[in-house]
Amino acid sequence: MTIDKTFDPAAIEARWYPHWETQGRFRPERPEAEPYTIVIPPPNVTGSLHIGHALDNSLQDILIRHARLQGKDALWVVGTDHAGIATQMVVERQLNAAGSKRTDFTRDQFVEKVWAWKEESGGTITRQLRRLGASCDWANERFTMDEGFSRAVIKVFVDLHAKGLLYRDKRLVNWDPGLKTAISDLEVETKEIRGNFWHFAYPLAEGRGTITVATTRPETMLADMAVAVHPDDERYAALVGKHVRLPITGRLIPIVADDHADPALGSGAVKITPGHDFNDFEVGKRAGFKAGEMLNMLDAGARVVQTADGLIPDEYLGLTTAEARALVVARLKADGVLIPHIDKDGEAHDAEPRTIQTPYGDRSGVVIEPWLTDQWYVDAKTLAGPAIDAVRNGDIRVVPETWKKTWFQWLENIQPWCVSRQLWWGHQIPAWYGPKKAPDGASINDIGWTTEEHAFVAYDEPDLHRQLVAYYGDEKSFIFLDNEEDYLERDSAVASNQYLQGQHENQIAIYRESDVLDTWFSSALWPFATLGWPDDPAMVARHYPNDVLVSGFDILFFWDARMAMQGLEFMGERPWKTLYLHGLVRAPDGSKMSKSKGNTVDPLGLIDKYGADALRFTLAAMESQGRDIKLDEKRVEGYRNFATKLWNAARFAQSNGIAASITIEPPVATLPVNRWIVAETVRTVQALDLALADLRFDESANTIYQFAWATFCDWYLELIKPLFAEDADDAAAAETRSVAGWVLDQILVMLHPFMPFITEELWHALGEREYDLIVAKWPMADARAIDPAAQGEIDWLVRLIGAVRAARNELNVPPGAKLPLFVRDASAETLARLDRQAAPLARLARIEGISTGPAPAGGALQLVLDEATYVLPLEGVVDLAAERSRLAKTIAVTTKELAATTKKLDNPSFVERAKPEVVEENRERLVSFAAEIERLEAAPARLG
RNA sequence: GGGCGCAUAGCUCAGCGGUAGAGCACACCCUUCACACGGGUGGGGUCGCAGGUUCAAUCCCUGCUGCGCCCA
Repeated sequence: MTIDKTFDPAAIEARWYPHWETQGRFRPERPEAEPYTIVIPPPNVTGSLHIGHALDNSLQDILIRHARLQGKDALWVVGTDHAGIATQMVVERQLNAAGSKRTDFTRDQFVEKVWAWKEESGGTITRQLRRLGASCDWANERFTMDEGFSRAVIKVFVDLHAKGLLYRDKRLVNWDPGLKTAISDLEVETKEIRGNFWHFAYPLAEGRGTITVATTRPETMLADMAVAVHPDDERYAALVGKHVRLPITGRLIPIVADDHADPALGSGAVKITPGHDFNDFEVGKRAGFKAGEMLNMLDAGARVVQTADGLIPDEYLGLTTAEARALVVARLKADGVLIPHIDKDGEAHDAEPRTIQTPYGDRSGVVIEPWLTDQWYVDAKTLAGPAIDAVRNGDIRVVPETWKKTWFQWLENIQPWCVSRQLWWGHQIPAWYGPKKAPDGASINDIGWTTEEHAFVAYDEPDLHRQLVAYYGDEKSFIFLDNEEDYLERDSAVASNQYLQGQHENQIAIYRESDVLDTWFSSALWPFATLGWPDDPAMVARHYPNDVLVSGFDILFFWDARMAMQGLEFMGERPWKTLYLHGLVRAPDGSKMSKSKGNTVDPLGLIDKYGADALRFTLAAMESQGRDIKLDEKRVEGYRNFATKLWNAARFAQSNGIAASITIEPPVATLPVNRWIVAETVRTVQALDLALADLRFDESANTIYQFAWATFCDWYLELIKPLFAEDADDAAAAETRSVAGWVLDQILVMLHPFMPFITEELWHALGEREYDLIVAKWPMADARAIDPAAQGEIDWLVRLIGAVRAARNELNVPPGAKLPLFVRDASAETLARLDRQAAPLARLARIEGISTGPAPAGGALQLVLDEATYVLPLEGVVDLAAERSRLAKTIAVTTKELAATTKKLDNPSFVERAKPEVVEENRERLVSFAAEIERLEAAPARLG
């Protein structure tokens, strides 16, 4: 197949990806081989590929293709995440646009709509991953809401509950009033905003005095339950145990002593609202309030509702927090309770301006309210222990290491993880509630004695039924209601109707928890649940632990740490041997890419413009450990040029009879240039192997780039061109063709993980192949190929050509002019080299005729290289003054080097204390500098 | 407030105890039979500042300055 003159990435990409996929090349089908496993960080099912995905997945594909080429049984598990909140929000927005809303539908109907949306848009990102060239095992694609995966989620929930590591608790939670769900600590973003600090003088109930408290959230005073002072604060010692009569509500609240009150801050007394502040919640508990007794003044949408004691005046009910704040401040001001703030100019204001830390929901963007609810919590602290140990003792290798500290710091201070979400899209929590059993003798349907419920956490219906029978007794029958509302309704109906009571005496009403689990709860199981756990132990045993996880550091806590916790708990082993964390892709100016700023880069656009290979290579080349990537399109263009260069090199090869190699081993070579390039290839393999083992993507990319372009194209191909001349030696040409073909093949193999498409295309274009490149053999770095003699000869040739070119350039010798070359003082070895390398030297340095005889007198260009001096007569062309000054400059540079080296060696401490090899190296440099200067100094005299 | 990181050529970044590198950009030359998305040559850096350790510091240590990020 003749290689086209132009390189068209799009056509190649469109051809090879479907070929690989339909031929099953991405499948792990080497049962005898060592497994190598990566699981993809699952993108949101309805998402689309952004540049961060492109980076993350390019790196993974490089690793997985490399492993596959090394003969391993490579498995890249792929799939998507149901992304509870994000996906539900998308579908809700669609409904809103169509004039309806989620609650117009039943839960089942709504969930059905989400599934429909998933079917419609769920393929986008997976199609885009294919454009990138990602060699994922699509045949085993997973989704966190799939039946099998869901079974794993339920099992983990139930098992954690059975172990006491997961429980239901009433405590303050981060409540998102916009989405009307609880969220975890990690989903809260604290921002600094300009706010105010108000001071109130609360009247004491006993006597006539007041106690001053300060707050940034005045409206919460409607649910104040105490005033706290520091136990050591003398000023208030007498007041502890006394009471305050709250303005507005008239509530009588105690003054308590608590360390939380900072005597140095404001007045030293703080108002305590246990139902609406995390610190106050703890103070309230210490003051003896049970969670159930704490006053709540907000509904799910953060509007004011009546507290349990009924003391909030009607005018506040239904207000937003901002409205309530304004009204509270106005009333307190009118009542003389507000203490004005006097600024530095002596002016009075209602409040002191202040920067306050305000929590926002990362999805909704609304202010988060601490809210008292029943939620399910995972005992993260217990699970964190093994995850800390695994990193500390090296079971999990973290790359770059600097993230270990962050890992420890977060896990060591971890809080209980709230995993329940008040959403409809997600894994519904496998808990059912029924009435708490009455003491012996009481009717269990009689809610008069208690309104509490008992929770049953069960794998499935039979399990639930067993638990129900065990708890309530086997004479009972059970009726399953849709939700808590139905349950309560039935309960009150039965309680108030004696007939119904009789009717339902042995019937127990049960309803299922309506909440779903945090999406990260399920994605934490990704490294093993995607492998079929708990149903497919063989698959799990083969691919768990995974070899490496490649993830952005932005999800270190959200996902990576939680995978480690769950993996260690349920598998008893680390989820991956290595955790590789990369940075963010930023705009060229270093700013964060965001849709709102409009500075995002679309990876698909870059692929269209420059090809997937170029984009992948760019991301790899720029991925240095521990730094964000500032992506400049010029780099992508540059690597597209590299692909074109390779393409043209292959075209050159083809037109010169260089074709696919027939051996894995390097062909036998006799010519120095061939022995040299084989050795260079081996050195490149070595360097590449090392860089990849260290996960140094930038170094890997640069290594293969330099070798392919600078070493192979710029030097080797140029040096061998004379060997294909019509009058050239047939045996030498044949040897060169086979070596060149072999080297080009090695380049294709080594480059394939980075640039899969063009390499596969050229692999087949260069000849008939027994197998596709994607499953070819990674080159062996055989040190025996390294030949110092050949290395020395080509190195000399390259230096000589370089020196001639530089001098010609500097003296403005016309590029087309061919100069004779006279050699002085050359050693026998140099003469032999000149003889062997005459043709490439002539071609690349534009030399015509090499002579060992004396150079004619007159103007000439003179070069000193090692022991020899090279004279290129220029008969009047050369400007003698220019050549003199050029020589003088060279002498000056070398003299400076000589001086520096001499100074070093004259220092006795250096000779005495420096490493012997360093001293020796400097001695050698000294000798060679001196000799070079001597020869250079002889040159001007010969100019006449 | 606590923690982490970064400051090296005009730009983006490697390097890391002993001769400062790459890509891009720039300058000059070249339509040489693979490639102008190319070839050749070159200019450009007191390696943020101040101390210290060392025979030797861009590299190690301390402090400072500036810039990011995370947690509270």
